[in-house]
Amino acid sequence: MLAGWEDIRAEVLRRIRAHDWRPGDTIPTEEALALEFGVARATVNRALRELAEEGVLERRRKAGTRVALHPVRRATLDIPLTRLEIEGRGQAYSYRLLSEEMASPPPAVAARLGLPQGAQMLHLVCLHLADDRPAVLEDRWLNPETLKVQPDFHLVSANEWLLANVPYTTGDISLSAANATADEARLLDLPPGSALFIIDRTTWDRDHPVTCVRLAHVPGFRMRTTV
Amino acid sequence: MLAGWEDIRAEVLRRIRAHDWRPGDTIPTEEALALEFGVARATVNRALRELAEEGVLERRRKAGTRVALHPVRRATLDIPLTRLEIEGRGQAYSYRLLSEEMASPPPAVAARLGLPQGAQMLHLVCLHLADDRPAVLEDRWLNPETLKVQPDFHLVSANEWLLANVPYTTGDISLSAANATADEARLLDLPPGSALFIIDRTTWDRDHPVTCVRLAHVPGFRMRTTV
DNA sequence: CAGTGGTCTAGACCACGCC
DNA sequence: GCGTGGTCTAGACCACTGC
Repeated sequence: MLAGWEDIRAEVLRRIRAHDWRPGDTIPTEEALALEFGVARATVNRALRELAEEGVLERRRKAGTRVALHPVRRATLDIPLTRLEIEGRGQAYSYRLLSEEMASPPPAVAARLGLPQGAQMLHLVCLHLADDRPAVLEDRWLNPETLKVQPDFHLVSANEWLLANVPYTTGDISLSAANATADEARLLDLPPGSALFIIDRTTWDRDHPVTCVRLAHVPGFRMRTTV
Repeated sequence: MLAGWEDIRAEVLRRIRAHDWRPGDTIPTEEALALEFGVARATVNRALRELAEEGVLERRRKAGTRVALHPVRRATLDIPLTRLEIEGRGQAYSYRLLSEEMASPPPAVAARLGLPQGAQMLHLVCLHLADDRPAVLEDRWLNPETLKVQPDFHLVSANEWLLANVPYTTGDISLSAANATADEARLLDLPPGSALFIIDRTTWDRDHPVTCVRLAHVPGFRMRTTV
């Protein structure tokens, strides 16, 4: 047999896909499966826990383990640096700072970061290019309190500077689609109204708001994943 | 102390965020941390393994555990049924089958599924509505071999039928943005060229191709997640 | 209350991959 | 080779929750 937890996981998945165990069914307890497969309960636990994290199983103490009825499939997205993403496609990366000024952010941005309406923030607009063609337009608001020293954003993108200096932040991400405004179309060298893939991200360092950024990707951009 | 693996995980994250351990640094071994925290090595292992899965740490046998240098942040997306997603927003869900016919799929679809060029597949076009307004246009190609019995797709959406009858498939997902074609705009009751959020999904049941679907979401649709 | 999963322990062996 | 993480075991106690 020589069963490791990955074998157990595979066998459980096989039984589900083969309709031995159907959505809504309660499957045997960890103890029963451990006995059947001839392994320790911890090994079965590991396998079932992974399947539960993927949304395939639902587990509750005392109630037991069931095959999920409405399998909310969970996919993991990798969110790389723009530079690495472009280089990963085999294209040459370059970067251009378009503007940099202190200003009052739009109310929506201030609200998302939990800052007062009138607060001054550093507003950066920059362009990421792939093989010298515009690929991503970045519109970023930075909380100046997180900038002990102010780097030269002509030389290093805010993205990379933050990663090196305020690493491992938390935050939320939202994905959507939007038609390019006249300005965006001009800067990205696209027809007005082109469909852009938008990544909005708000970032916190523990309880301190750090930045709020909108990345507008030119048509052709895709995010891929596997389930 | 009373440290569980979640406490260990939190403490390690705290040290990273506090710059005690910086990106690229090798952190102490599992054994050393187990000693420091007064827990078994398995407990430390669990904590560090979770952080590695999130992309915060990089682990290699013999080399040890390092704080990731280029933190590819990993976000998990929930991909629910269209119906549940709409109902989850508190809107009334309805569904309309627009067309259903056997036809030859576009070469790109056949290729993605690994089917011969001339193969006949079932082509479905349907509309998902939220509060009686178009929300998602679904364009689906189904491998007829997976349909032992052919359900009435006027009554049950292909999405739900597949979930109940060919559950727990594997596949890949791609997210992108596209301008609505004239047809799409008409069916979704939008101005032509509106930016649509596109989810393309190809699905397999073990080695058998099942379906290839394109879900076009009206503007305003967002996918959210947290890191 | 009693059954189930969630976690911890102490020890062990193994696989990988730097040196 | 040998240090490190990856996993397994057998046993234990606990937390939750359905009955």
